[in-house]
Amino acid sequence: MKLATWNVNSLTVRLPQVLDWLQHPTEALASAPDVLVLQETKTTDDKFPHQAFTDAGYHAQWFGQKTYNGVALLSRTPATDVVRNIPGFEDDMARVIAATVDGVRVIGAYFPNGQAPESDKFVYKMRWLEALQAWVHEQLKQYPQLVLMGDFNITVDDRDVWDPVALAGTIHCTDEERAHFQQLIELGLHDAYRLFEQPEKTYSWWDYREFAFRRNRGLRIDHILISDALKSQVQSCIIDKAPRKNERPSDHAPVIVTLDNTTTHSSPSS
DNA sequence: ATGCCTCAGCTCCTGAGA
Repeated sequence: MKLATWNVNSLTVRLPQVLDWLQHPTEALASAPDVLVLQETKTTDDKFPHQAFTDAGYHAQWFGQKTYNGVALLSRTPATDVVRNIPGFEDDMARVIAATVDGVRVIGAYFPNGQAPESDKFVYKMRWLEALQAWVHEQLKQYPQLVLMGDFNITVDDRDVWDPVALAGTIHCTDEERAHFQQLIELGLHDAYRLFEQPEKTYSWWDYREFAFRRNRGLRIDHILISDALKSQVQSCIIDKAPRKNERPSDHAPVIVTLDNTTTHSSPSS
């Protein structure tokens, strides 16, 4: 089972690239994912291009809004028990979509940016992170096989930052944000990317400005966390930089995890 | 240099992203 996350920065603009990626997998992707969660669709639900995904062989669940935010979950097989946003947490932004696919609980999330430490948006980010953690804690009890993935807007450590000295303490790199990330890990989750040896200076986001991609000045802020119950099944986790080289690319690259759980539902019971 | 790109929207500027 292959799962992926991609912040597309407007699905209206990026739909052709997403469809192309699904239907003509890049070398890194190798084969089409079974699940893809999208962030920053920036489109209202009435305008979500569900037919295009149906035609591409995917079931779609979506939760959007005008101008900002917006998330979606695409799956080869039908998604069940769909949840939009964090239950019990009042939020006027569309940031979370969760569903069960082939026995795996998938949570796709667009974490708040936070703008700057001590800003109102940072306070909101911290509140949101606390609510997420409490909810994921409950979800894990109900669904031990769980994947939490999306645009976290948090670097895990200095390896995820192109210039950790210059960017120390700035948004995405603060101790508070990283402490929240570690609290998620302590629920029984693993940063799938770091379960494997990875090349140095690998990022998932590069600023559009100053030729940041060409100079590899980026951050790793898009993550896939997998639960204890899935850890032994993780085969690989990679970032696919190829779509970032497209014309009019998203500023984020997709992240992909492959699980060897294909026998979960088909193994004989002997 | 509170900017550099990119996107959306009450669109020819502004706010937000990260």
